[in-house]
Amino acid sequence: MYKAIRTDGGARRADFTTPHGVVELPAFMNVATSAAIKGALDSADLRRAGCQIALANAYHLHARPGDELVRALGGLHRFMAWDGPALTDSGGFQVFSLASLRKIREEGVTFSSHVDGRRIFMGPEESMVIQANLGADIAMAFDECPPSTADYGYMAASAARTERWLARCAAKRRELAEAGRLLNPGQVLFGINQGGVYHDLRREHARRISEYGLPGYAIGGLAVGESPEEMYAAIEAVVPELPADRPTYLMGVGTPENILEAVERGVNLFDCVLPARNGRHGHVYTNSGRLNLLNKRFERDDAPIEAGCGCLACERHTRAYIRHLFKAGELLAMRLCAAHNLWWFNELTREIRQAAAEGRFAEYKKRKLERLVRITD
RNA sequence: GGUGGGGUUCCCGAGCGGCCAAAGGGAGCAGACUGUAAAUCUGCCGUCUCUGACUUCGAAGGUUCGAAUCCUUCCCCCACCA
Repeated sequence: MYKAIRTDGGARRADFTTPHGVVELPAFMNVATSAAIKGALDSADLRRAGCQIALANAYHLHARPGDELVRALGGLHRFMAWDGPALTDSGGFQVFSLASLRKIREEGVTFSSHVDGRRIFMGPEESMVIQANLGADIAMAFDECPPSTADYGYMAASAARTERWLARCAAKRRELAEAGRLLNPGQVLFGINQGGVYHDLRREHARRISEYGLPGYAIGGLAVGESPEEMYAAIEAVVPELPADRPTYLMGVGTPENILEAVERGVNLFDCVLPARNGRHGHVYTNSGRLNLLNKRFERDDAPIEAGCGCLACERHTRAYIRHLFKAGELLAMRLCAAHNLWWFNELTREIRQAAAEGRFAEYKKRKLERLVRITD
């Protein structure tokens, strides 16, 4: 499944094979939480944006329209008409993002649905059943993503519980597989490391979950309020404790700078809402920095977002036109910018792969970061 | 021609003697956003030598310690009547 191509410094170029195709690592997953990229993009747009692998969410699809419904309609792939690799997140992040709507116990988490307020109980077993029904190629373990402000004692207890939950996830998956209840029989489970910014917790937790021999591991609970330096230090501490011959996935990260720094430290799988969300809000990425197309200075800017870009927006539209669309409240503005940003992030990881394969990642990273200074003119 | 209702800061619109540089909304200008409760949220939005001063509520006069608010005249709008 995992085939290492080349390790260049810390950068790990590899191929990860799934039932729906090969994911070339390092890769950026495009976040389609509710089986759609917010900003009015569908699977054809994903393809066009150079997306290798899509990510959807177990909690959200369970809350609406229901994982059993998705399964009845052929599973996530068929439902959203995406035939490439896909991953589902477990709902662990919602323990963080919906903190005001849930209660955590040893058995699992009780949410008050953000859709209609009804009680939704999700523990490791429930998450595994939901993800089995969705049928993505990769299912994530059900974890708790604690806030960066959690103290050592809480973090230690939480990480220990997340590990117990991993044991239950693994057991439930065996049971589901043996009963033939996986919609996608080739679906695999990834474990998630926790421990906040406490390196000893991170390392110990990583060592323990590595014993499960899973085909991939994620680093969770980062980019939740700590500084970038703390995040990089945590990654540096934990990566050596995770198997080097499996995908190493940094969940929810991040900015282009974050990605480059994390790749250097051995991470080779990412996902982040930033390109889609920032696109919807008028911020677009270019090779010389981030632009806010809502700014007055683009009122008469007749250039594409980025010359030479192959995305939906840059193919024929100007900054001035897109700014106008935003001002006019046209949905097309968001669609074009989300498409552009997705393209840009996918292109970023494509460049990273190429650089790593050619043994020049360090130089590539240095030059890329130099150019990513914010445009001020 | 008559009667009634109005003219408020870029726009709409509240205010109807002091707590008013004047609610609220829109527009405008910026900022934030990291496993998506986000087409969201936040800030600014008369001028300046900015913990204070100055100019502003159709115009001009007046009353008052004090007026966007009260009085007089004028200029415009709108409705109905002729």
